[in-house]
Amino acid sequence: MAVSARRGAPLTPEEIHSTALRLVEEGGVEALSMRKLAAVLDVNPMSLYHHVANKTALISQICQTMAGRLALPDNPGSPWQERLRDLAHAYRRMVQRYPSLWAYIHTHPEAVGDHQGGIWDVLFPILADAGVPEEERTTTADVLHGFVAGLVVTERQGHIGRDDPAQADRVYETAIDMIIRGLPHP
Amino acid sequence: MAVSARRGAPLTPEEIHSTALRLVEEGGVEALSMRKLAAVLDVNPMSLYHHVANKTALISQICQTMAGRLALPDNPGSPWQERLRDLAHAYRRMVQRYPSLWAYIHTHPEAVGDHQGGIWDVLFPILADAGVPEEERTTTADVLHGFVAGLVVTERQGHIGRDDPAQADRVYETAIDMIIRGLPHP
DNA sequence: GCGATAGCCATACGGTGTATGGCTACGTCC
DNA sequence: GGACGTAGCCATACACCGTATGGCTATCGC
Repeated sequence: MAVSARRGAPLTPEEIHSTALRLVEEGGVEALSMRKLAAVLDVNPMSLYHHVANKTALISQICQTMAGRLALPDNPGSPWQERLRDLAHAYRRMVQRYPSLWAYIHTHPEAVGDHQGGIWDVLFPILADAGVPEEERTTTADVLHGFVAGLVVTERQGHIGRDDPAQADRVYETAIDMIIRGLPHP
Repeated sequence: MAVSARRGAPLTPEEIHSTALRLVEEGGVEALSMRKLAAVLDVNPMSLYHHVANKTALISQICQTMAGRLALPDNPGSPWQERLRDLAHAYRRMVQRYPSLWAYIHTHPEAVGDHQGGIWDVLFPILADAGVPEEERTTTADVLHGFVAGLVVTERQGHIGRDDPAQADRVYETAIDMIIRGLPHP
């Protein structure tokens, strides 16, 4: 009802989210403004507020849109070391695709919520197979996540392997080795 | 010359930096605005621009002010494991004191510059004593820094040990153990 | 037909960083 | 002592931001 005069079809949350995500991909989180987003969507800025509560809710939603695009490896049967490595690689690919947004998540963990979503569902069984006692798995997962997220954000925004991507790959591999070696397993 | 009508003395960079740092301590980086800072200093906003180039330069400077306050442990003679642990603790204390600013540095590494400053001067000899070959020390240091920074930022802004600080301490200790165990040393 | 309502939009408010240019008081030189 | 440069400060203005408020219109169920 009452479709925009300039557009043919009404706005949809999906359209808003994917367009916002595109803006963030192109210019970082700080390049996302409600006004710019509205301009791209050819709509009045205030129209957006009929579909999203406010800007932080929008960012939260596109974070989850992004997390939903995470292609999680699923190779039960492989040894846990290999599955952990695959998961770490998937995580890194995701960060490399949306570096700015991932840095945002890293410093605004409330944007994605607590331990729900794909990563944790994959990580916990891996830790179980690695012999981490159940009562330690949550904190172990937090430590690993902190390690990996910190490393990848540093790599992406910092200077690790700035001029030699292969070097960055090697560093990342070494880091995963460190983690596997350091995990408390029998 | 031409001192402010409202204030007795002219502005100094030190005054600006420490006041800005105080604002950041109290309300996070996003609570720092040139106008608020000017109001606290009882000065016109534009007067600040005679002492700092712009806001990002100001943040950069207060990052270095903060880094200068890092009390670095200096205990040569101790085994490298202990010195690494002490350094990690010093780092964590610093993050806990300025969590918001440190999160900013973590995602804006250009604010502090490349590998200069106290931490690296302490870390490199430790890695040397740990047997890390010279050509690997820079990247190893980057990995360790990424690990620790990520973990501490996660801990501080996330939920590790939210209701039990002692638990957070234990997690951190375990994480350091993991790092020490994982370091390539003979 | 009619009221409810979903969707959209115009306007406005208070906030931001900072470009521009003008004022004043001091230091330095003739 | 007078002229001048300039350091420090400030008023104004611009373009942007997020969003509260309230009104318009087209569609739906009745």
